[in-house]
Amino acid sequence: MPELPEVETTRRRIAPLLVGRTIDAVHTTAPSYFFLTPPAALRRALGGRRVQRLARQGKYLVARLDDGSRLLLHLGMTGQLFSSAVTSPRLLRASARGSLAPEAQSRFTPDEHTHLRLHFRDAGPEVFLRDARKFGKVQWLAPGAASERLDRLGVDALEVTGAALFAASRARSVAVKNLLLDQAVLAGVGNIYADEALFGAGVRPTRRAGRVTRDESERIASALRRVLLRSIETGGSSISDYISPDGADGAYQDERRVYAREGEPCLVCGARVKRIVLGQRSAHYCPRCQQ
DNA sequence: ACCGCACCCTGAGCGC
DNA sequence: TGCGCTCAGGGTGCGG
Repeated sequence: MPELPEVETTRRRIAPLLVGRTIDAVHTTAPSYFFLTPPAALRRALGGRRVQRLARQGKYLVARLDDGSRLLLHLGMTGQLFSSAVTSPRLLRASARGSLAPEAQSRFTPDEHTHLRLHFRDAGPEVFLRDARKFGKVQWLAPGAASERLDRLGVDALEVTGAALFAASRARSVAVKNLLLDQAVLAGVGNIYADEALFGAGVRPTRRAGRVTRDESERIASALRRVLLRSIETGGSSISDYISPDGADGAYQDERRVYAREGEPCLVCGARVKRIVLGQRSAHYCPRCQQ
């Protein structure tokens, strides 16, 4: 579940392996909805191109190529973007973890879930994009081409202000948490950080967005920035399938206050953290701190 | 315009 | 041991 901090961590760590290098061969899996640009076209477009820079917009990574075209990557739920030189037990199935000595967990061998393999002219480490559940996306944008996906994104969550949040929430009847998850409103927030930010702000996730006050909007915006920046500092949350490009685990999962802590005591007041389902997704909150 | 929901997918974890 | 079931959820697109 890579969200903004995990995508940003990925960007920072994979950038040195992409920027300045010239793509040589490109290997892909078979055409599927994972490829918004068909693999054959992707291979043609990327071959021989030099990566100029790697940016992030919301949860998208955007690689700028030397012909002015762009490569969009989205990690979805289980996307993993990493170097072929990395070693991490997270690249193994859970059933295989632990049974191998560390030295045996040497190299990751591309499997059927490794949808994109970038080989470079300098013959250094390759870059792999793996995504078991294929909720991620790959798209190539021709020079000057607009991207509906990027254009749809709201303000990057790191830039959000209370005033903007307040304005966006007026006349909205959805739960405030669902508003935070709406990428057209705020780009980059996912389930973990929405829950954590609402806890930090003391606002219950079920509150109708339109009833959130100006003051609460300020608190949510500042809690969001705090939580996201802190998570980036710690290298993101390493839970589920997330792996950073160099294999190092993040540590933010140890700082969670409510996410995936159902039934455990609130770290502030001791009340049991509640889990409910909101918009098909689980939401966690402290019933006492978030009235 | 807005909202709720189904859907895409596979692996982990559970009960039996 | 293994089977079948449920759950996880980012984003899109549909019907109401």
